[in-house]
Amino acid sequence: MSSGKKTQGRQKIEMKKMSNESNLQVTFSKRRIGLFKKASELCTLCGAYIALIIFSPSEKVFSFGYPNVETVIDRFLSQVPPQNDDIMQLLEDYRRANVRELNDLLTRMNDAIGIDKNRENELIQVRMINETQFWWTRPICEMNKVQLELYKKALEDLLKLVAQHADRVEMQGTSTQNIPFYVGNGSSSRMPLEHQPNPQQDSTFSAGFFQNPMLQPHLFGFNNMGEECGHGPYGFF
Amino acid sequence: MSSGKKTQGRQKIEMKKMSNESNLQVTFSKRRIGLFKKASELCTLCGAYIALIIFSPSEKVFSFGYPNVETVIDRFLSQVPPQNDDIMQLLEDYRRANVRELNDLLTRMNDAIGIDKNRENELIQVRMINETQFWWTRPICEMNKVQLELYKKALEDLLKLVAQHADRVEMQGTSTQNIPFYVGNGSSSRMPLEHQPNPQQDSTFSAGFFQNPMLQPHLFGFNNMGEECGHGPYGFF
DNA sequence: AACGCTATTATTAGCCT
DNA sequence: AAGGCTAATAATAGCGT
Repeated sequence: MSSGKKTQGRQKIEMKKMSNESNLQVTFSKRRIGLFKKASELCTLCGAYIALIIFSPSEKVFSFGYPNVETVIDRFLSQVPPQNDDIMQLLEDYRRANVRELNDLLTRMNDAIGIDKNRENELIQVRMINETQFWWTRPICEMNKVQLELYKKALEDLLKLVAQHADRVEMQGTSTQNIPFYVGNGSSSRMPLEHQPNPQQDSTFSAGFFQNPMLQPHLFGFNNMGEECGHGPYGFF
Repeated sequence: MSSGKKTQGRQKIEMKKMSNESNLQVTFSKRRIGLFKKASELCTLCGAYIALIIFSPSEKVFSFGYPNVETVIDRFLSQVPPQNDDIMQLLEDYRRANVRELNDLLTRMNDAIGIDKNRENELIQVRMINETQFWWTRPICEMNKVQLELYKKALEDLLKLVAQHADRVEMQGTSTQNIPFYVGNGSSSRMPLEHQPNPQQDSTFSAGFFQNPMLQPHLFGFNNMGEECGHGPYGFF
């Protein structure tokens, strides 16, 4: 009778990065599932909207969203953002601008244009977006000639809209209405990232905790896409 | 001795939306904190990258990210997305396109353009983005004439890039390489949302569980912005 | 609305298949 | 790597302050 117990049961662990690769993998799996469960429960019990995105150390991605990830992200990014009203800083920052920044800028501009225009069909359009599959988010390198032409045309239209708006504002003179905005902290962290050399197809995450008929998986947006055609190590910038 | 117990302790609860408003609020608070704790532990133990965004039923937003929310979102959105290779569907979808869709499209296009061009300074630029405060995300209606002109110019440059790329692809002929992609489910849910009539400044979320020096809050991106200057009820689309 | 307090339920580390 | 088991640790519902 070397101690009547079958196992030693759960042990307390130190809260630091696990050194044993194999244990780490198992723990990641179990805790990831636990986290998704807790997230979905919070949605169910409280009607909260949640987006949860997890990248495993081996570059796989798992996500959960209610009502869906994109909606929550969109809403999050539409928050009034941080900081920095100084015009000199603004111009300095512009010098640094690159294509990607312009993209996000466009997003904001269009939001503003839409709101500014007060178009009555805006809501209907926005609703349609949500029903649209995000087919168009495939990389440009995947598009054929016809598609590219369509997109180019669309871009031109968009630019026209923005230019119009700029002219309108110019005529109105400088508008400097003050709105409250949140001042976030701008500290950016840098850490070494060991990007796994072998990204591989991921297994599908199947949630086993939707017993409640109100909470069918399709109601939530349970995504789990394999990391593939990845744009190289995307790590830290 | 009506039963020596001080309290009845934790009780099992039904997994459905809580009816008692007051209990719901308390449960939301407690579980939200628990969820953030679990998320941060997963980062610590396994080095996973996580973005977690929660909107309370009363429209407040809470977020957690490692290394920060924006980076994880950006990476998530850069994934190869769902579905729908059918050209007819594509054209049908294009008819539905609106400004906001175009924005997101632009984001993808630029990602692709950047990669395609293989510019050696790309990485440096991207690194700079991350250090940039998101000053430029303020609504367009807040911009003055000078700023708008700058932005307009930037947009024009961007369009030029895209047009160039389109021409290049056109010369190469139609590319129709097949890549694996995740087929998401496209069902969208609609639910009544009772948006609380009184959005109010939120209290700061202070995490009390960063005992590990590796996990200083500044390493994570712990945001909590009050819902303010909201674009009206943002509910479901 | 936030904090303390338990008595419970829920999660999970370590093992084994 | 994916499940099952069990004895532990961890989270939390209900209640008081």
